Amino acid sequence: MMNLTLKQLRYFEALIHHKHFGHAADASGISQPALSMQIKEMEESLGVPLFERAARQVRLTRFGEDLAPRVRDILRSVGEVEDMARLAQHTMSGRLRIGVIPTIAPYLLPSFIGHLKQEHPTLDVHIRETLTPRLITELAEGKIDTAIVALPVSEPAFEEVTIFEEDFVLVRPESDAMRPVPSAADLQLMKLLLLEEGHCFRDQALSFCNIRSALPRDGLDGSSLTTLVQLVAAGLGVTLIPQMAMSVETHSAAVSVAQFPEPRPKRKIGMIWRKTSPLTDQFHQLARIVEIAANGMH
Amino acid sequence: MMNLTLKQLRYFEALIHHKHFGHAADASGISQPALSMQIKEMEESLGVPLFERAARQVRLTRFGEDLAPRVRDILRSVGEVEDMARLAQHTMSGRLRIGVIPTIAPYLLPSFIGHLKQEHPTLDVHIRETLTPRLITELAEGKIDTAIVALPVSEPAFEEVTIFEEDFVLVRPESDAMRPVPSAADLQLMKLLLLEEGHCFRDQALSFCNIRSALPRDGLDGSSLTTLVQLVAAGLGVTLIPQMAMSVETHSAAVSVAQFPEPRPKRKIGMIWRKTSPLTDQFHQLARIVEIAANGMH
DNA sequence: TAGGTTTGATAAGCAGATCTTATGATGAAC
DNA sequence: GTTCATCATAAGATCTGCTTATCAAACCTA
Repeated sequence: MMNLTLKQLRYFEALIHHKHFGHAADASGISQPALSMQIKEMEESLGVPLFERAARQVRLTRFGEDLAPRVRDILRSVGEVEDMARLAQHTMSGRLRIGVIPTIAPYLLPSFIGHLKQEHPTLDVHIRETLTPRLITELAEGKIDTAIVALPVSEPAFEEVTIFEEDFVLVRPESDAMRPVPSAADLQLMKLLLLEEGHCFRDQALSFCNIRSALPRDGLDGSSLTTLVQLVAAGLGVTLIPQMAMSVETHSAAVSVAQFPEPRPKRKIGMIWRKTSPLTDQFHQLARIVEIAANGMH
Repeated sequence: MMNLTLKQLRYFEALIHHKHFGHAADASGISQPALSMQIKEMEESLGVPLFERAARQVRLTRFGEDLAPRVRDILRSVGEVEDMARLAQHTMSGRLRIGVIPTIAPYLLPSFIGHLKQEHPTLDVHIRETLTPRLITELAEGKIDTAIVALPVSEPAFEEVTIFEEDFVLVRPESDAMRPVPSAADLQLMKLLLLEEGHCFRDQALSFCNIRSALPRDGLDGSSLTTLVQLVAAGLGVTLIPQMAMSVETHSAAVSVAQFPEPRPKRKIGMIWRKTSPLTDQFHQLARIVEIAANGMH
């Protein structure tokens, strides 16, 4: 027996304002008896009278007066909650946690985040950069909202959308610039420098060359594309990098870059998120922004 | 469309806490479908999903997370309002504005307020000291909550309760101490000093002597009982004062005090308040405290 | 003082909200 | 593949809250 409702609080406030049951009821869009009853019920559930009904005047009791500012406060807070909802309906806002793999992050993010901030200034973007398996775990656990990775991921719990495809290019020492571009088979015989175990890009490169990842490849792994390119410049071998990384990584290094002939090696970049996430619409919108950012890079 | 209810907010909080529809429903004392529906309705009325329902886990969306502290805040405020009501039900609290006539106030109030503060420490007491007609006006207008006056007041809009009766005593110069106490008829022939026009005590004294107030009585009116007693001490006449005033007013004055024989003049002191006031119970309680305070004075 | 007016309370009936139980659907676990 | 867990949906019962109609009290006017 103490069941206040927001409706009662609203009627209470209206009656305080109008000091007249009929007028307050009109203002609240209900009939006078309905308002009378709700006020009465409110008084009964509180166990304390709120108004003193005298002839031709409705006066707040002392207790009612004490209550008034608190009730106003509550109604204001509720209004703010509703405002928040209205805002959240239309704009993308709040925190958004995006995972990105290391072979994409440094090249795509600067442009992507620029576009994103421009279109959704209220968005609070968090970036998590790590390898695909960990991103998958964190996504499943709700630690991130979405991830930008190489597809396919093939997790039944996730939705996948492709954003763009991207070729791999060959990076050789500058001295090799005039040589013919080796075939995949040729590559197996060359000193191919790759990222260390765990990077999906490593596996994609190996698969292009039909090399089994399990084979011992001592001394040929680097921890970042930057390292690999520097090793190539030092003449230790050749490597593949995604096209997106080309301009950043090879700009100031003594290496030459070559396209492969068809069928070129490539990877598919896309976004993934939990199928259960209610943000599907926003993620599609986000994918568009990634695409625009990526296109703007060539 | 946008009709939140407190019930929904409570269910929302329960679901946040339990992260499980069934358990949250149990905790809320309703069935699981009822809770599911209310949460769904809340999401629809806000237009934004609050929870992400995945297999075996219920996870707050970003928006739900933003909402949670505000909802908690609202529910806490509502709880406080209910607490206030519970408190107000039992104890007398809040502001209480009491009117008192000048021939009572200085003698009764110190003791009365002492008792009152002791029994109801949270009570915020305001005292208004003025003549009866003004108290009546202010009471009718709601500027004070109750008044302690001489009865009867006979206002149909007011409730009256008698608290105690009080004799009037005769104050004469010290030199008259051994003389016989004059009768009411004798008093008419003596120089009777009285309060100025407007004090009910003046009229009560006059009525005892069968003197018509309208008669010219130049130079014989004072504005307070203190003044009157001092005038008596100076040999300018005699006066009547209420017994309650005796010890305070005659303690250090060169006057003698005498009781009248039966039928003694007296007045009836009581409390009045608007019949419409919801504080009737409290006023009766208050009257008891006044009575105790008055008894403690002899 | 009598009759009309204002205003809040009460009554009866209806509509919609909210709950319950029963059942369905989906994904996880064995 | 079967069973279990869990949330959604459906159908029906009950309660709540609203409406209109009416009453009662008190004020106002004449």
